[in-house]
Amino acid sequence: MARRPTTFDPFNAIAEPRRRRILNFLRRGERSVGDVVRATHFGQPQVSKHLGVLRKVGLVAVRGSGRRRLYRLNARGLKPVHQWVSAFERFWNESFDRLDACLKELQQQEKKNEP
Amino acid sequence: MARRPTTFDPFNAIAEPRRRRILNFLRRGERSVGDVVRATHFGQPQVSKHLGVLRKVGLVAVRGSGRRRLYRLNARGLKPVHQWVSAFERFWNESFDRLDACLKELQQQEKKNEP
DNA sequence: TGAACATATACCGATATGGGAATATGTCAA
DNA sequence: TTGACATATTCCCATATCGGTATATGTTCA
Repeated sequence: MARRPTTFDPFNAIAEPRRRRILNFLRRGERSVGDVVRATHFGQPQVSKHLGVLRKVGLVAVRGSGRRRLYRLNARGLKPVHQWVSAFERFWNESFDRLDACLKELQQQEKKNEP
Repeated sequence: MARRPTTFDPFNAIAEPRRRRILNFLRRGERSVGDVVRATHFGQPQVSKHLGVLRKVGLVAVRGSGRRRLYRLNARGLKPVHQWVSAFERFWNESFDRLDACLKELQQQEKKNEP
């Protein structure tokens, strides 16, 4: 097996920076492909393809409106990512605390060595 | 440019399911490569390689201890991911609310149509 | 119907991946 | 020093990606 396809799950889909930018933009509401193109300055085919990936993993939904297609965010698809990452929140807080403690100790030592 | 290397940033690094499992396991504390191999049943070279990726993006740190190498979680590296995803939290809550509202309305309508 | 517009798809090339097996490096212990 | 152990690295292959360009599909309007 090679690297998993980008459509394998939300984790793979959001690994691409441009797709994250598109998702960010779609927080403003339903937008057409052209809107995304103008906002991001990415090529139109690229935008279509990225939106296709996002749709396949359920991070956006589409709706036809005349000759345009309106994409909207489906943020719930990010829930698994949020859940997984959140399980680590307390760890980086902890390590921050530990680092902080270490730094303070070092400062104490330096004070002792100075005078 | 092709797909970004897995070592490009934490987003790419955690796209691989096995790497997420390894990170999960490392929440228990500092562990040797062999520990990870036994816990995950992944091949030893694979574990070494995955740990290498995680180290390059700063999600784990290593320390030599005799003939073993002890890896420990550096959860702070996940902060960017958490921050980015958290910006969408209110959206999935919102859409959930909206969905909820719709469902309730439907139920109301059904009640009206029944009697 | 035909032209203009909006979007999707096909094709190409360079690149990196991840698993597996074999092997190299490094370290301890007798 | 030699052998056993722990880990890292190399090589191979099948696979998918992403950007770019060109083109196809689909829709509206005159």
